[in-house]
Amino acid sequence: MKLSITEQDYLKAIFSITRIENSTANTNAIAKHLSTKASSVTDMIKKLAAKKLVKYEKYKPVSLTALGMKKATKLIRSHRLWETFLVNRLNYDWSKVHPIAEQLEHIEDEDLMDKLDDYLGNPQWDPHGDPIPSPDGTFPQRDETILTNLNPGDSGKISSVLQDDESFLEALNEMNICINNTFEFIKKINFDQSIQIRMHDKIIILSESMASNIAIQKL
Amino acid sequence: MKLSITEQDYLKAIFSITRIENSTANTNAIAKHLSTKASSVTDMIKKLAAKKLVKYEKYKPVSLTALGMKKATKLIRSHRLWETFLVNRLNYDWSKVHPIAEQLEHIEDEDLMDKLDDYLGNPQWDPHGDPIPSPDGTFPQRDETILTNLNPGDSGKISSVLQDDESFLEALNEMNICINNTFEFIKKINFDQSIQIRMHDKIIILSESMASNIAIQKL
DNA sequence: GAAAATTTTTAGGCAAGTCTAAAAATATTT
DNA sequence: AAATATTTTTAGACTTGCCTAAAAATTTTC
Repeated sequence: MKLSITEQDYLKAIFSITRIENSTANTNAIAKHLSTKASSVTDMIKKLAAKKLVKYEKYKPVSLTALGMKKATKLIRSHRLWETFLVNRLNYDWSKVHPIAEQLEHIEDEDLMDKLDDYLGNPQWDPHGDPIPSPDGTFPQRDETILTNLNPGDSGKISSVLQDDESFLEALNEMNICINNTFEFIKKINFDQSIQIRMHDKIIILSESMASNIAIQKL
Repeated sequence: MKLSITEQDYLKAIFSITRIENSTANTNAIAKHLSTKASSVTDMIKKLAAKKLVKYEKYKPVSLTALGMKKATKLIRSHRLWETFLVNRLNYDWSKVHPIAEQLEHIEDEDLMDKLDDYLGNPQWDPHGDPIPSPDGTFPQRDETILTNLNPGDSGKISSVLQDDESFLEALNEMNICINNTFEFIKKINFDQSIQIRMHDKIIILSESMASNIAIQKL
């Protein structure tokens, strides 16, 4: 079954809201996610339900069916493989690739994605540290926590970022904060909850809002 | 100005009909090229004319404006660079890449195309031997003629194919006919105009309809 | 140069996806 | 538990791109 770009965007939004943001995919949340109106969401949800891609009851939040989940996972896989291609092969900065991958991801061709996957060396994580599902839809797993959850003296490794926003990633660039960098957690400043870490023997201060969008692995 | 995929397809069709097929882009020709109806073409032509992409007078064939030509050239460039990527990097067979490149070409991002161009080593010709326009829109030139125009004793080099049809290209694969292969023209068979050539010390017979879709350079 | 054939355009309508405004249902407050 | 606020849905309309059928213009034929 071929899906329109809009249908694909809705599936991705529902996937993202339920799985990643860990909240229920109600009409308003989807509308906000896609910068559209609640009434448009209701219309589209009905169409997706007719195609057995989502489970829908009036006035209740929607969820993906197994089929919808499969389609959404393919989109995530495609998006993340393209991001990896753009950064690892075309030397794009990680802060710039998201909008381009948003376009590339809509090319539905499994053979293409498998060939690209092989060409990139079957990466498990994309440039933002997000897991790349395998062809069968399995996501690689690892233990992560949010940077703000650490305590003084803890050591960690930057594993992923929770935002693709260009200015956020550029700010990390300016501080030399990259995926896989190791650091030591120094302290949380009471005044505004900002965070001090030591990385490459330098002290870096991160605002609470930036630190809460950085995931790490404890060492 | 952002164009819809449909608008882009129309520009490409007009470009292709006028420049490549060397005929006038009248309503029926465009309709045939895009597998649509003449009335739909009229509708779209009016929209493209309103956007200054084509020159249009009622009941006359359309032509691209300088702006329309620029847009069409970018699409050609994108299509051919993606085909080169698919064949040279992802190891696709040249017979399979056209429909995928048709999708990839619609991503309008000059920076992306320039980066891809550099990554591929700034190729001048795509896997089908078609010229890849430079960022400023210039097409590389060379002397080509159609295989059927040769005379007994002439030598040549396969330079491009005039069709992207999968079964045509697969047939060439089976005969080991590839871009840049050299050969000697033996004769034209009067009965059905088919062509005999010698390539790698083997005699190959090509039907008139296949031979007329192969462009060569005289040696 | 008139009749016939072809091409192109117009007119009206359909489907997808969006919107605003209003109605209906649900959730929250007091 | 009634009143208020919020969320969701419905209704009707708009745009894009497409279609069919018919009218108008152009080209070809005799």
